[in-house]
Amino acid sequence: MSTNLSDISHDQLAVRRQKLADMREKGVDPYRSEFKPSHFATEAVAAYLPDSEVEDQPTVAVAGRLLVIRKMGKAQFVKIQDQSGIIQSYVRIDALGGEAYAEFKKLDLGDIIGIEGQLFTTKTGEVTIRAARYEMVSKALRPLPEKFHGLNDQEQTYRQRHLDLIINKESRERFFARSRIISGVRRFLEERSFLEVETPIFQNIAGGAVARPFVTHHNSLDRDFFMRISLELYLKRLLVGGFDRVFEIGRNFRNEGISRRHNPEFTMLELYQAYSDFEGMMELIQNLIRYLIKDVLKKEEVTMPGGEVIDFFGEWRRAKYKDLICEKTENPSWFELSTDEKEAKVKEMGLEVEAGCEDYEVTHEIYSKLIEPNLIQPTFVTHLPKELCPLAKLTKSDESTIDVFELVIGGMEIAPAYSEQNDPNVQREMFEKQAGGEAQNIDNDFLETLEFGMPPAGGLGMGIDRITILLTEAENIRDVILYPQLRS
RNA sequence: GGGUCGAUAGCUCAAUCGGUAGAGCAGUUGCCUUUUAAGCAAUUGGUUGUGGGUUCGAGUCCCACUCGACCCA
Repeated sequence: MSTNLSDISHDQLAVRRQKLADMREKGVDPYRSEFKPSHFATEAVAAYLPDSEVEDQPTVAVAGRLLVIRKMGKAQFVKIQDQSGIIQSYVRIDALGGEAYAEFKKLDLGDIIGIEGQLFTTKTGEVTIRAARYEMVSKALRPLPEKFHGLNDQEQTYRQRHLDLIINKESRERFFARSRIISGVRRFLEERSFLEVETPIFQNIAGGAVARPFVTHHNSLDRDFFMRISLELYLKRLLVGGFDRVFEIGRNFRNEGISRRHNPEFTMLELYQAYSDFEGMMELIQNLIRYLIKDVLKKEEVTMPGGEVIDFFGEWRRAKYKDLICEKTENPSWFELSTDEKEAKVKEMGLEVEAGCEDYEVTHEIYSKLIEPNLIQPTFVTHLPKELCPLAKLTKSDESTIDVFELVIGGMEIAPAYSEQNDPNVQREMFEKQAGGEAQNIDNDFLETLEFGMPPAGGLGMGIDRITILLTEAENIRDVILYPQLRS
C-alpha cells in the first residue's frame, strides 16, 4: 500500500502526503489536539535551574514548529519555534524507544509537534529539552523556505506573510514591536484619562481630510456610503457630547496611489483633549514618542536606513512654516511675491508646478519636496497656511496661518495637531470655501453639532504605520503592515 | 499612469558571444548517541513568469501581457 518514498523523492509535496497517509494507516492522527504545552519556548528556557542537579531540573512540555533537524543516527537535535521563540530538544532512541524514534525520524521541517521532557544543558550551555515523549500535532504538507537565506522574494514575504513570520526573525520582531507600540499608546493615553472609542467607518460624507474616499454600497438601504478618510469629525462630536479626552485607533481608507509610504488602508491614532491646544499637543506627542522608545521598545535612539541617528531625547526643534520657506528660498519677503513670481522661482528650484495651482500650493511644493524630506531630527513645523486645514483655529497674530503643527521626523510627517476650530460660524465659512460651491460635500450634521458648543480642544493625529516604520527602522510601509495591498 | 530593473528546481542563487540549464539548502537512500548553517557518501528534481516572434538553434535577442522592486506623477 505505502509508496516507496524514493520513487517520489523529487516531489516534496508528494513525499509529505505519503508520510501523512502512512501515519493514518498506523492509526496516528496527524492533526490531533490533545497536546497541552506547559510553557512557551522561552519560558521553558528560563525555567532551567542553573544551580540544581540534572535530576532536579523541571519537566516541560512545549509545542511548536520544527525549524531545525540535525540527525546523528540514534540521536538528533531539533529546534521548535512557538510565538515566544525557539527551544532545542535532544531526542534519543533510548529515551523514546525504537518504534517512536523511527517515527520521529520521518518528521519534516515545518511540522508542528509537541515535546515533553526534562531540561538540561548541552556542552555548549544551550538549555535543551531531553525528549521523553513527543506528539505529532499538525503535519505540514508543504516545505518551508530555506533556513539559512530565508525568504527573500519580496512578493512572497507580502503575499505569504505566514512564511515570512516563520522564517524571518526581523519581520517577526517588527510585528511584535508594532503590537507593543499600539498597546503602549493605549496605556499612555489611559493613564492620562483618555477614553477609547470607536466611530463609524461607513460615512455619508467622508470628511476631516482631503482625500478621495472609497465608495461602498449598502444593499437593503440601497445607497452608497463612503469609507472614512479620517476619524476627526465623529471624535469632535464626542467632545460636544462631554467626552473631554477621547481617542480612537482605527483604520482609515484613502483611494489613492500605493507607494513605499502609502497603503490604501492605514491605521491612525487620533485624540482630542478639551481645554488644551496645539501647544499642549506638542508636549503630549513628545512624551508619548519618548515613552514608546524608552519604556515600550527599550531603545535609546533610532537609526535611519541611511545611517543617520535620530536623537529623541534632546530638545525638539520648533520652526514656523513661513520661516522655513523664507530660509529655503533665501527670500525674507517670499510671501509678498505674486503667484506668478513664486511659480517662476519654484521652477528655478527644479520643481514642477501644475497649471492653475493656488498660491499656497505653489509655495507648498517647496515645503513638501525640499524641506520636509530633509527634516530628520524631530521638528515641529508650526503655523501652516490656513488653506491647508479648514478645521483649525486661525493664529491671532497672523490670520493667514493656523494654530497647528506637523511633527516631522526622519523626513516623514508623523503627527499633525491643531488647536481645533470650535466656532460653528467660522467652521461653516471654512467648509464652504473648501467645498468650492459643492454644497453636498458639507457635513451639516457636524456643523449643527458644533452649534451646541464644543469645548476648545487640542487634537492630534499620528499614523501608526509611519511611527512603526520609524521606530522599527523599516524602509517600507509594507514591512509594518501584515498584509499590505498588492495587485491581485 | 510614466521610466528603470527584475521573475531560472520547494528556497537562495549561477549559466561567458545565441550552442547539452548548474550549485548550495531542502528531499530521497545509507553511515553517524551533545549538534549549532552539524558532518560523510550516493541520488532525485526544470513547460527558465505567460503568450507570440526572429533563428538551424533562445534562459539569453525582439514584441505584448502578468506580477514585483525602485524612482516619478
